[in-house]
Amino acid sequence: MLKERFVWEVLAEKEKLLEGEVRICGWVHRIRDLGRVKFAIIRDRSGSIQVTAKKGESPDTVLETIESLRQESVVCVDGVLKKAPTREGVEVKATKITVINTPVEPLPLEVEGSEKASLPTRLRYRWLDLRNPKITAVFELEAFVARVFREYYTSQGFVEIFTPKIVAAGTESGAEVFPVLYFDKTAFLAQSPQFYKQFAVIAGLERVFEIGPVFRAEPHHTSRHLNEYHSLDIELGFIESFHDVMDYVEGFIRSLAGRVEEEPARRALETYSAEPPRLPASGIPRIPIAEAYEILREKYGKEVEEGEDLDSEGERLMGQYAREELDSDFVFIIEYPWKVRPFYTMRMESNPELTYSFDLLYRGLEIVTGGQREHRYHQLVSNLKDKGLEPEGFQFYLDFFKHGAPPHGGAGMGLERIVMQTLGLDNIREARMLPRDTERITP
RNA sequence: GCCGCGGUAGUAUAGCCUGGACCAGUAUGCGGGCCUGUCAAGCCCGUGACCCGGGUUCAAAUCCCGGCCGCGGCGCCA
Repeated sequence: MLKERFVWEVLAEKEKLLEGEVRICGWVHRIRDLGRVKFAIIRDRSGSIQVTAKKGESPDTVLETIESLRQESVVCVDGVLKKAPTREGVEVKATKITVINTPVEPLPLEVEGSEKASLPTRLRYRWLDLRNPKITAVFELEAFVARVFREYYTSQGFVEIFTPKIVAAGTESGAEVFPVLYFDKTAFLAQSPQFYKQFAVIAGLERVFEIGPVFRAEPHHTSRHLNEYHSLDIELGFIESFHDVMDYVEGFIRSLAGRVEEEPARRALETYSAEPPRLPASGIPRIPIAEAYEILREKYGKEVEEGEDLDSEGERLMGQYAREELDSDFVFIIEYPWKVRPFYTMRMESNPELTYSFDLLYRGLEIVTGGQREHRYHQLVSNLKDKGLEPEGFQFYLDFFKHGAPPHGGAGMGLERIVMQTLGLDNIREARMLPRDTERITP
């Protein structure tokens, strides 16, 4: 390895390393050439450190090399760690600088302050944008959310699964799918692992989770939709009601909220001046949609027709309501109308026009959808027909239910949306390293 | 898919409403120079742009039309 230590590690051990030989590898962040004394700030993923050379004290080759450096050159610097009046309290007095690579063109985007450039420019030159620690922090948080998800569900006896992303049919009503040429057949990119996580539960794994990409062929033009995103999915068998599913969703949210003081989450929240997610000790409120209609009408003068889904304004207002009246960044809206839910959702026994389903709003944005699934074969067939769908088209799925399917339910959570809402990002594309939207398939 | 807004150097912007003194200003980058402690270093010199096409006008970055591209709202959803 050219590089032994991150800058952060050098800084963490600076007392021990003082006056000793160190090697720093990274990108040239900034050059301050004062003539007889020259500084270069070297940056890596973990932080920055100043490299110094002085005429008469440092080798001439080092001075010449610093003069020839450009921003974003890749270098390794050998030198002695010295106390210095810098922000870090130390600097590296260079004895040797190896230039490993130099930009072949002027930079189209400056790394420092890249977040001030327009989003299209940043995405176009995302490899430079990402070198900005403010931007990297987003993805460190994203990795953290995924890790907490994995750890929480693993600790609860869930098994991680990996389902096919090339599928024969669109899973749900509505959402459009991308066709792909699959030898001599047309297949589709999975828009949800829905059928296969149910498969895994029925197949005896009982409790499963998956972190994987999903694909939506909808021509959205909004700041909260992507055509490819990561879904955090769970599915669990032997539930008594859809409240059991919500309990497990809430368990994860609580675990996440409880761990945001850990690195790298802490740094990400601090970088974006974001409040830690707030949720009441008594639990996340669960409000039937029928009540939500009333709250919206009475408190906000917002009319939503009975039996319809909340629109995005309605969701925003319910988020506001939860925050102001219930002291919670989260609120479950439950018992959605059958009309607006997919065919596999279980209908309420007391009122088949409603379902055992829920959405979870986080600061006014839907981040989770879930519910109890219909596990009774004949009821499932009848539900399909009720939705005007042909059972034949879903036979491969229906077959799962023929030989003993336990009552089960699950949920899907949008990873990028969780990150976006946690940091207060304006656009979900910022929460995706290389977003795919209607116009963008490169880089 | 429907609706709205916008496109000025590499990047971010000023100018546009109220056409002329704009061969387009500023910051940063880039090229060159000065400088022994900078820390968004500073100072001096230089470099580089009006999305494309048509129209109105004596005159268009500015007004009008079309196109292309981008962004957002709605719908749909995570």
